[in-house]
Amino acid sequence: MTADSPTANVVTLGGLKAACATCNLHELCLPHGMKDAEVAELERIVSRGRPVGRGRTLFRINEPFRAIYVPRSGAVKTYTLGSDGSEQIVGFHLPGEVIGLDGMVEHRHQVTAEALELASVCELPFDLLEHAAARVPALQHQLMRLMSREIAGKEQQLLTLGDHSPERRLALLLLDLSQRFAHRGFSASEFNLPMSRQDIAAYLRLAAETVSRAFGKLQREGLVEVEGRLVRIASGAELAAFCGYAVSGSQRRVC
Amino acid sequence: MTADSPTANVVTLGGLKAACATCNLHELCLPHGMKDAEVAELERIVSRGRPVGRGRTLFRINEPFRAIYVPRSGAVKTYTLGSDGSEQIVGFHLPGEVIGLDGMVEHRHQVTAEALELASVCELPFDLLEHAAARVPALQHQLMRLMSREIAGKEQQLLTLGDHSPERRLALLLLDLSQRFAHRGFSASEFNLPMSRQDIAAYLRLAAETVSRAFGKLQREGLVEVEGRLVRIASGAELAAFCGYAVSGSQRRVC
DNA sequence: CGGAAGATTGAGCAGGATCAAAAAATGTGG
DNA sequence: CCACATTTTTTGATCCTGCTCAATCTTCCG
Repeated sequence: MTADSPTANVVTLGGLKAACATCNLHELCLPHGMKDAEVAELERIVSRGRPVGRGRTLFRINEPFRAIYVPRSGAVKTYTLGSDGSEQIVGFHLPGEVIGLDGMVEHRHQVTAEALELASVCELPFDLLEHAAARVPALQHQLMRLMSREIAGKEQQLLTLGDHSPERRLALLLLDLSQRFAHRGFSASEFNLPMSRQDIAAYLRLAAETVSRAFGKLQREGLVEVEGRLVRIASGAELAAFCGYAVSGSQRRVC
Repeated sequence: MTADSPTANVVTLGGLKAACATCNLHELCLPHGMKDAEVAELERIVSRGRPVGRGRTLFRINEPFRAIYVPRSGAVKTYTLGSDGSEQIVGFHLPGEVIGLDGMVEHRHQVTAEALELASVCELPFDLLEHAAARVPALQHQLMRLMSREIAGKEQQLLTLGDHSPERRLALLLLDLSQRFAHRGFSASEFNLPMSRQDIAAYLRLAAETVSRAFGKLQREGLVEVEGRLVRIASGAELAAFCGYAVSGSQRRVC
């Protein structure tokens, strides 16, 4: 039984216009590298809706694909239901990260997107976006960059799931979140997890108990300090080394 | 200790021009949905190289990203090396499937691409492709479709790895390959695996022995017949049911 | 034909899932 | 604001399954 109510609770976003130019996610999101006039073009397309409550869905699996979504605040998870009815989380999405691009091929969403916390989300109708991209090369470029980022990110996830040790899988997730928070101007060494332990378990394909024990081990090893959802990473380099990365100065994943 | 020689064996593809218009992968590849004149535009960009031998690489991880690749014949695997030096396969690529799109964001390849068998591969310099896409909306659309397909495909892989039973993981791979072969005009019920058991193991994140035993079980259950690399699927519906799919007429993944 | 790599089969072990229960956190209504 | 109910998280004990090690058999090359 999920926490979600069985009734349809899909949020229809309203028609408020956006101000991408002044958005602090500017550099992470679609506007990156675009001129003011081009951003204005984009703003005609984007609509901001009213905040989406925790547990509410942006869209559900198999629904027709009409738009992509970008949270401005609040985290979102995407998942499908496994054959046994369990949630299989395929992604956590922080502000500035595009959601729903996988729906374009089949013209329907491949996953369900649900807010992990109160979230403000931008909605971009895809047909309009594609039209605009055909006229604005910088937009086309950035859109493809975001898709490429998505592909590369999913590959990283595959590598994370491929690791056999639960502690390393968890450490890889924490490291990933740390870097993504850092790019958003938050601390890389201390942050609040937007998701529950069960969500982490469903993402790492582990039992919730195993996740709990993995947190314990990482803490005992002195790699992280955990207090509920608050995580403090003692040394990013050490944690990276624990994950098997040859530590070499700077990190990957730009912008 | 890979089978690969330690010396650089990157294949530089030659400058032969392509004939996308008459290619039998037309409908699967970039030209899909494009007019003749638009395909001609594409042909100016594509170059076919001489066949790539088994074990040869199209590109290696961390090399600068310059082009994407599409095999016309022959299968390709993409992988990275895990912390323990083992191969972590993140994708098998059949003819008509684009390779290398994940390299665009970071301007460098995120994986190594290696031919599983003798393969003819088309090379598309990405800067030229992007320029052309800006002028030809149909090309832009198709390029984005292929990227979306890639994202959706990786998500499916995540779900495959998420399954805890080795037999189901293997069955999901076989089912996936079956459908992809079928789209290429080959038999969905009988085909030759282009990859070794060890490759399958590295892809499913299982021990090679476990893969061998999983094949045995599937065979004993009467779901498949296996003779070396030859696989015969008795009933696709039964196999799908075994994987936990609610069987409902047609299958997913178009084009 | 011979050597080497690949695939299969068997035995034992270790680690993560499962079941069960307690503890902590969260939220709700009075 | 507090008490209570519910959910979430943690901890413990046991079981099972996939990994490991080892040997045999097969296939694929030169």
